[in-house]
Amino acid sequence: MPELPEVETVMRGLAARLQGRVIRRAEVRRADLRWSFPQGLAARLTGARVLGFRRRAKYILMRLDGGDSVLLHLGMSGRMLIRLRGANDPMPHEHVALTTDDGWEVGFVDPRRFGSIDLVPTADEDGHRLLAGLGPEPLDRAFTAKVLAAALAGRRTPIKAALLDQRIVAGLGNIYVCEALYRAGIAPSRLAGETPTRRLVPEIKATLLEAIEAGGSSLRDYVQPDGELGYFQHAWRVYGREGEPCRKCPGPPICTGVARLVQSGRSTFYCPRLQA
DNA sequence: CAAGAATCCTGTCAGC
DNA sequence: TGCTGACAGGATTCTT
Repeated sequence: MPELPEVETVMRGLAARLQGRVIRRAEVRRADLRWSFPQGLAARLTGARVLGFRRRAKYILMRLDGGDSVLLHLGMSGRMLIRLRGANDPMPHEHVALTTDDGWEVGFVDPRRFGSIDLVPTADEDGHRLLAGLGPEPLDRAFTAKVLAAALAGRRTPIKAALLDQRIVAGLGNIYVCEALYRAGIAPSRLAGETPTRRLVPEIKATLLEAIEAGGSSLRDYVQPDGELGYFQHAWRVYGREGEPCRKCPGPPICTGVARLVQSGRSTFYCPRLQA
């Protein structure tokens, strides 16, 4: 479930294990994911020192010595695994595996193959075609109610769909959009241009921050015992809870509980009583 | 231009 | 148990 908080937590886990290390071996078993990996990826990784990490939207950037960075997206089903060298056989759908100079292996598993990997010059990371059009980071100070209102002005699409548009704000996905709208008490079908952003923006930030905190506090060094990086248990307030009671409302007949509707092909969960 | 649908791929789960 | 269909956290590309 990689949305911004999960990607952030995966990135921190990768940084804890890889930063400063030299990649001794890079194995690419399958290169045709969302797009084909760049030619020479394995060769470029082999022998490289990992200088640092950053996240942009749902992308992870891993800076290498020698002037370029690895751009990684987990897609829908991408996961990163960490294990001691030789501790296990490769998992099914483990398309890439790196071995470090201190004896660890990092695997990239992605059954649905919607993920992607590319190389980009470090000096121009944000110029990459996948990053160039992205909207603001929701946790930046610069992302304010005013900024969001300007981006939504005149738009007649539902606010739910607008918040999933990475050009408007970058990093939200289906879960956190549902959660933020619920917390802000805004109907997902409300026209984007008529959204009370002063109520919404603080809830977007709080929702994301709480999830990142949950990821950090529930994992030792961001790694679960099975070696999986960055995925954590989280109690959603509405997401996936169709038919269950709304946690803020009295029960029936006053509130019938969490409802689900489909907007542009994706499930939206919300409380019909609180989200007007 | 904007909005919605179709699309890529595989795994899982509910229902019969 | 086995089959079928619906659905899944993303984001691009194609239609309308």
